[in-house]
Amino acid sequence: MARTKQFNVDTVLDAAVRLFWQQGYHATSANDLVNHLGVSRSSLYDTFGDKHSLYIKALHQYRKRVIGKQLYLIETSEDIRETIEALFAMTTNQDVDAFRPKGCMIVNAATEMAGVNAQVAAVVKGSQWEIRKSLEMALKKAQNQGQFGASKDPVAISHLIHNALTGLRVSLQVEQDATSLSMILKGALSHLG
Amino acid sequence: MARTKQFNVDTVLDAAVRLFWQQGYHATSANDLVNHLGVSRSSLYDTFGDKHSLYIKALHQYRKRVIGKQLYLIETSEDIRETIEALFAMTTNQDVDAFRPKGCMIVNAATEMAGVNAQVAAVVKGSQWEIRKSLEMALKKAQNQGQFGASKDPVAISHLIHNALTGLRVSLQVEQDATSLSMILKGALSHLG
DNA sequence: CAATTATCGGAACAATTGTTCCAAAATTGC
DNA sequence: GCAATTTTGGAACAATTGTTCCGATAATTG
Repeated sequence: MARTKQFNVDTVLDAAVRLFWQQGYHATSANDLVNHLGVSRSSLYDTFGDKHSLYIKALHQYRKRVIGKQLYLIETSEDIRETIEALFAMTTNQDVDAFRPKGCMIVNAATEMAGVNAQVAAVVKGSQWEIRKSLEMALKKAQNQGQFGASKDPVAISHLIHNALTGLRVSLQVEQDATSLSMILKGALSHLG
Repeated sequence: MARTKQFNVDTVLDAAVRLFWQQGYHATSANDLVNHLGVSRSSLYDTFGDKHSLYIKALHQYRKRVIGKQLYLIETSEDIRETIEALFAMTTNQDVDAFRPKGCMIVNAATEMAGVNAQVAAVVKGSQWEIRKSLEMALKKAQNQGQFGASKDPVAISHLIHNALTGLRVSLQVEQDATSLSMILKGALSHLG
């Protein structure tokens, strides 16, 4: 009897992700959202709540989409070095999708919002923990398989690699220097001995 | 014959730095600035121009103050390992000044503004280049003095350390885990062999 | 001391902010 | 088809945004 939703919630959320990812929270206005999401103002508020709720939902969507892809890469790793290289490539290669904003929405959220909003801080923290932990597991597995020295500490290496990737996600905003990227990748791999 | 400025421009700029550093550009309103800078609206616009000009000036002030201190540390380095440790300590230790915002204004500017504003991007890029280059020089000098192996590449190491510091400046927004910090410091030092 | 000149505080501006509300359109199950 | 029920688009809201302007104030120099 009732009318059904005329738009795909996931698709709209993806569009919101792109906007917030590119412009951040404060620089994205309600009008911006209405203009780019293809959904009316009232439907937006009815479906997602206020702007902040929509931002949080977009952050979760980003986590599901982008971080999820990275997690999959790590969890299905067979050669840890190749996986790390792929992770760096995924982070730095913007040609994959011309409309894909530079950098990382989680990193942007950390610097713009985490300091003043506990909810955002929690998502950022959780996301960072999740991916670093996954890296730690993959490293342990690789170590057990003899892919790198038994004297190395997988926990420390996971922190180093994750931190290097975070740094890259910032630098990417202003620079796309291939040689420095490869130096940083080599440096990360060097921790495996 | 003419009246002189009733406020110290540098002091006011320092207050602007603190606000923009903590809240970012968009979250800091004109009222915010008037309330915290102790200067009237008209004097602010008369002295610094519009909000964006003030932000750029605050960014330069930050560079002069905070980055300048880091540059001094690096340029007067006698023991490169100690210097790197001091750099990490300076980056992570927030107890120095309780009112000092977490993280780094340049990093925040990179993620919030550099993508959409060329002027900000230029300052960020210049600042990053300056400090990394200074690190490179100090490393070369230390290497010549035999402080670490001659087979190592100072250019690559400067990128690695700088990138690790950038990563930390993001993570600091959500976490202050001493053990992970020390792991990352150790990892950076390990590149010296 | 007084003339000069820039600073100051606050009122006022239009534009934009996030959000709400309501009549009308549209799609569903019977 | 019909009636029920939700979505929809757009008007409208108060609050805040960045910025300008002006009369009054205050400090400087000759």
